[in-house]
Amino acid sequence: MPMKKLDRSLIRDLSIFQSMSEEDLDAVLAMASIRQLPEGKAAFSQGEIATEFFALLHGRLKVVQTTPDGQQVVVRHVNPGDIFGIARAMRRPDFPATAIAVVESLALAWPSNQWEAFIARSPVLAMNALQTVGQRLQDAHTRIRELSTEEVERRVAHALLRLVRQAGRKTEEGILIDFPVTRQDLAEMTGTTLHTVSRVMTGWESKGLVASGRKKVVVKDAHGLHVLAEKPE
Amino acid sequence: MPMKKLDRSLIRDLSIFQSMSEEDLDAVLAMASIRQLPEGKAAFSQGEIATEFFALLHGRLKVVQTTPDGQQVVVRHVNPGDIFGIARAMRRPDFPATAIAVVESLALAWPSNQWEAFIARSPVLAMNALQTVGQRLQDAHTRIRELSTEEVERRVAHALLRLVRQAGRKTEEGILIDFPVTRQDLAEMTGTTLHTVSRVMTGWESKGLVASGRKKVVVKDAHGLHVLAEKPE
DNA sequence: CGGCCTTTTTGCTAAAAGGCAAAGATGAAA
DNA sequence: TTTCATCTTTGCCTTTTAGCAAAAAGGCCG
Repeated sequence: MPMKKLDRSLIRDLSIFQSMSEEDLDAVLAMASIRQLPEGKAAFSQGEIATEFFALLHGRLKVVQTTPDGQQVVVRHVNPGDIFGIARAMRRPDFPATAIAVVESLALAWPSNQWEAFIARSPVLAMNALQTVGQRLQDAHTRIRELSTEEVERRVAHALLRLVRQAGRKTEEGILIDFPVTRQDLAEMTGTTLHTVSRVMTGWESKGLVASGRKKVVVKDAHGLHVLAEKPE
Repeated sequence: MPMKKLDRSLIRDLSIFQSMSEEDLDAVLAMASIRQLPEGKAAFSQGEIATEFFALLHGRLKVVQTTPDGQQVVVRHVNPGDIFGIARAMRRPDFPATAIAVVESLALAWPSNQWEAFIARSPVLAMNALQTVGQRLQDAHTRIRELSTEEVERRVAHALLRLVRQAGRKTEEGILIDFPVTRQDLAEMTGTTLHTVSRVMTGWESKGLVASGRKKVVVKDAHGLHVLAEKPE
């Protein structure tokens, strides 16, 4: 079973499963099912009862909150190796957001009610989860600080640099964001409009900082972008 | 020792210590020291090594991030019964923010390196902490959504309603926020300026929604404020 | 290759909010 | 009571960003 083998090594690397014994990991794996997510497909949706939690093996998801009047906000991205949808572990009955595949993705899914059993079997899991959620909290606070104090151009620069870190792939042109990103997406990540993002990107393009096309962004001068992102003025 | 007695009942109520056995709680308490914080005093500061973590018994703190150029952002408030400063539990060496008493406060402090021992003794503690941090993450995402999609007036309304929930005290005039709140504070909670907050509040005052004075806010019509906060237009 | 849907760009205008400066309040301390 | 530091309000002007509308560009499918 080559598939099984692949999964195993990927799972071994999941931060949440670090320092777990092989037997415990086996027990955990025995409960998992595999979920294939074509691009655009939601792993779960905002408001849904959280009957499962997940770990991403391949691909990439965006986690989106929708406001009552339909505006969307990208809260974070899920990268390979991340666990996600752990609402129940935080004793929340429903999912507070929607997770949508931005490229074809592959995830493991476990029944939510297994969480307690897993923790009981391997308490280190709870500590790992705490670290993971703690990191997300830091990231969220960083976003809050940026949204509160920075103007649009710097926010977009920060968002783009984050994408570089999470999904950057070196090419001859520069660092390509390894999944489709529209102006609208960037707007939803930075609390602005696609029009404004477009204007900002056009400016950067002419300065040689980035090269972009339809659903595509290449960062040509990460350092220059970084300077721009940090410069207070 | 009446002080001891008081602490004990307060500690019993800390969400993080729910479902712990009496003996485990005793062991935890034995390691704690008491910390008195006069108004304006920081329990810890951004960047400091996290040698301790805390639980608030009385009073109120604000958790503030300072930007490189000195702007401040209030990330959240710490209310009685909350644990705070648990950076090390999230495997972060330093504190990512500063916690300042906004009224005279009383906290318990434990050495950071006790965390692991506590968890080992009582794994339910890790799960409680996970829930606590999970709740904070939800709150942070809510703030991100607000900052991304709402204009200033609605953001301030939401912030004020949050304060009502966390620290509202009924009086004849209306619901008083039970600690000193300046326009600057509200600005730092909502990503705007004290000038704009002042203008917004003046408008509300004339509509009879709030009554406010120096470092003081009374919500006279919480429902009206709520309508305003939710109305998309 | 051509049509068509989606995404992106851009010009113009309007609204929202910030910055500056100065004048009023308020309360605490002397 | 007077003084003084701190908060708050307000008028005016500027900047930033959103909104609207329309054109341009890309890429996919038949």
